[in-house]
Order: sequence, then structure tokens, then C-alpha cells
Amino acid sequence: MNAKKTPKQREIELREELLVKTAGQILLTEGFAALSMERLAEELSTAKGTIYNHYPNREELLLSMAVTAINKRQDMFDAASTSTGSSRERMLAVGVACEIYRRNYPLHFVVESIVCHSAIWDRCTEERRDLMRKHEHRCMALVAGIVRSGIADGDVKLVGGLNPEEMTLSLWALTFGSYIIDMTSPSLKDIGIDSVHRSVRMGSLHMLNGYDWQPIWHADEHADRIVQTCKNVFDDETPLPHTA
Amino acid sequence: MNAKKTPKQREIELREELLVKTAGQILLTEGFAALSMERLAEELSTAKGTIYNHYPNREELLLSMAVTAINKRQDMFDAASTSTGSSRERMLAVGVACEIYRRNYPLHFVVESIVCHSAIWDRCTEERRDLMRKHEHRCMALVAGIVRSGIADGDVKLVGGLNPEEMTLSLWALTFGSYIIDMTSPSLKDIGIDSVHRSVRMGSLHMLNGYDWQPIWHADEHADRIVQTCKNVFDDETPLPHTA
DNA sequence: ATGTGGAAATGACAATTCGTCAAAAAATCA
DNA sequence: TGATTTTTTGACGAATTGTCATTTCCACAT
Repeated sequence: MNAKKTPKQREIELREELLVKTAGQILLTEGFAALSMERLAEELSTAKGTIYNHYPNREELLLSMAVTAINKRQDMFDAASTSTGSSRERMLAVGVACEIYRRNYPLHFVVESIVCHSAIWDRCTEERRDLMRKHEHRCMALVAGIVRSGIADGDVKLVGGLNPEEMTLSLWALTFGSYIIDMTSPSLKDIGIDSVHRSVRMGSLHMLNGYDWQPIWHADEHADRIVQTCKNVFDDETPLPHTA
Repeated sequence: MNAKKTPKQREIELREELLVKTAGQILLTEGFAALSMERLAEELSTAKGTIYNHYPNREELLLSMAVTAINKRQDMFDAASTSTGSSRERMLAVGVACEIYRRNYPLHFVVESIVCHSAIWDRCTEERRDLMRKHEHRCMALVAGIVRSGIADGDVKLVGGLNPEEMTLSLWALTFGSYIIDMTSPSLKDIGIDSVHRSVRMGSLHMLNGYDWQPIWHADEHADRIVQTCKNVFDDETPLPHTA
């Protein structure tokens, strides 16, 4: 049904694609500060009003890009949580999804981190914010579901009053937090941090080991499993390296 | 030597204190978007130029607040890493420091998180970013020092090619990331996360347990130790609750 | 007390960017 | 082709940042 749009409508759709693509390039190469509506208008050789015809303001443009990003992430989380294997293996698959997401879709991650800033967040419409929250919560729920099935299967037991969502949060925070720190401190190498990904891999591996989530893995076999999971669950993605 | 300043200089110093205090109040109560230099001038009943006499631009003001914040954090990390007890107990003390910092100094944390966001970060000069990084790295080094002494004491052994700094990063990311997520998604309660602090406490406890850092603790005694550490190392701070 | 030199305050100004809107141009339709 | 609807345009108003020449104020010496 998309085939029989009027030429004008098709042109507008094409421009919107180009618009988003251009915005992404600016964000990645020059940073958030360089992304202005005037700049976009120039880049597309059109008037500023036309840009505002696509998105009522800059925040909405960013949020729309964020929704695309989180959709991709949700798809990957979906694939991870419905993959075959034990609860612990599916949990690993989520970790693999995160690393692939960060490595192979840098723009997606940058956009997600920009949008959660209050200066942007506060100026979006309630509908868009709800949309974002719904996606975010769905991602959390997918992971919490793995925790629940792990409990049901007797692979893991929560202690200290922790619930599955809180456990999920700590895992996501470890991952998300590491990437944020990495992004804002490009000099981590100088203080001896050779690989943020190794830090995340080891951190989550040992956190889950500490929860006594069966089967317990050791560091050396963990790397093998990551590569294997990557091949099994995300075979259409650029694979992860064996050693982070 | 401060006593014999001229009245005028004293007035300027007082105004600078008030300026920072006012900026903090605006940030906490109305958010980042409400903080403008004009607003500050109004609030202090002075001209805009006078504000710029104190700080050459808004980023500089924010960065100065951030440096104050991270200094406080560094002091607390210092107290934690020089406290008496085993390496694991000192590591716990760092966790306690983080929770106190987050609970008792909300403005400090807000400022730290604002500054690390690209909207601000990108606009800072390289010198200022370096200054922040240096403070940040010092905090990291303190914690990595505890890891090293834990290794030296035979309490913990790193595996999988991980080094002390990378281990530190994963712990800090877990904590920092949780607080960031908590701050930017006010609806965590709706998805079943009752306490971010419990999530952080349990996450770091089990991560260290997973690393087999001796002595291993269980969730129930962990809460006791947190309260105890709080009393021993940070007795001048508002104490933490037993159950997060 | 008072004049003087230098420090500090002021607010108008330039510059930037956001977002609007009435008019012009283009596209679609009858 | 002419009428109607949609889209584009860029000048404009508003907000905010940061500057700077001018004015005001203060400390000190006489």
C-alpha cells in the first residue's frame, strides 16, 4: 500500500529518512552541541520551517530517534530471552545483546543516553515519554522474566528481599553505567582500563556467580560461551571478539 | 588571613557563596532547564554582568559545583579506604560512602550527573574536562588500591585478565548507573523496583562474593555490617537505614 | 575630608538559536 | 485549466548567552 503514494508524499518520506540519517551523522561525528535545526536545514538544503514540518521541535526529533534505538534493543532482548538454553544461558544472551548493541550500533546508544537528560526529557510530550517508558519497561520485563524462570527452574534463589526487577536493574545499571562512563571519559586507557567490555563481562559474570545462579561458570569458559551465544542467537550481527 | 580582607572583597565572596547556593536550589527544585544566568542575576538582584564576573560562563559555574561535589566524594572515599578492617570491609565502606553520598547530598549527585551529560560536556573546554577526569581518576585509584591490597593480603584473586581498575569500574558503574537510571526514570516503582539502594547493595555484595573476595558475606549479615560501618567510618553523617 | 586611580557593576548590544506564521509556491483534484 | 489543498519559505519575535564601554563605587593617600 506504500507503493501508491503520491510522488510528493514519497519525497517527504525520503526527506525524513535523510533528515534522521543526517542528524545521526552530526551526533556521532560532532556531538550533541552541534545538532541544531538550522544546521539540519542547511544540510538538507531546505528552509528551517520544513524541518519543523517533520518534527515540532528538536526534542521530538531526538525522542523519535531514541524510540528507533530502543526498538532495536528490545528486539535483541527479545531474541535473547526466547533463545534456547538454561535460564543462565538466556541471561548471558542478554549480556551479549548489550555488548553487540553498544559495539555495533554506537549511534543508538548515544541517542538513548542523550534523551534521558532532563533538559531533553522535560520538553517532550507526555505521549512520547510514555512510549519511551513502555519500551524501557518492556526490556526490563523481558530480563526479569528470565530471572523468574530461573527461580522456577531452581537455578537461582533471591535473597535479602531482592525481587527480580531489582536484580535486573543492578545488571542493567552495571552495563549502562559502564558505557556512560566510557563515553564521557575517553581517557580510561590512561588509568589502566584496557577494555570496558571486559569489565562488564567479568562484572556480570561474577555477580551472577555470586547469586549462585546455576550453572556457575569460570572466566575462561565464559568467553567461549559468549562467542557461541553470539553465533547462535545473533548470527546476523557482526560477531563479538572472544577476548573483550 | 581571611579576616583582613577589605569589606568589598568580603562582599564579593559572600555573593559567590550565595550564587552557588542559589544555583543549587534552582537545580534541585526546578531542574537544569530552569537554571539560566539571567535567572541567577534576578535572584541575586544584580546585573547579569556581575554574574559573569564570578564565572565566565555557565559551564564553568556547573563545573565548579561539580568539583566541589567530587571533592566531597573523594573525601568520603578517602575515609573509606583508610578505615580499619580487612580489604573486604574497606570495600564495603566505599559502598557505604556511595549510598551516603547519594542519600545525604542529592545536589552533589545531580550536579555530577548533569556535568557528565553531553549537552554540557561537549561545551566544556578540554582543560575543564581534564580537571574533572583527574578528580574522577583519583577516586578510582583509591578504590583500585583497596583491590590491590586485597590481592596482596590473599583475600581475592583476579581472573580472566581483569585488572584492579577494571574491577573498580564495574563496581562504580553498578552504583553510578543505578542512581542515574533512578533519577531519570521516576516510574521505577511502577515496574516493581521498590528500592534502588537495595538493588545496589545486593548487586555489589554478590559481585564481590562472586569474585570470591574473602570473607564471603550473606545478605542478612551484610545489612548489619553496613549500619556498623556507617557508624564507625562516617559517624558525622546521617546514618543509613538497616534495610534499604 | 577629599581627590584620585583602579576595581567592580551595569545594562545596552551583538550573536545565536528556537519556534511561529502569513504569504508564496507547488501539488493535487475536479 | 482553474480551484483547492498541501507544502515550503524566510522574515520575525522571543529567549538566552556572553561582551564591553560606560558609569559607579571603593580604598587609600594626602
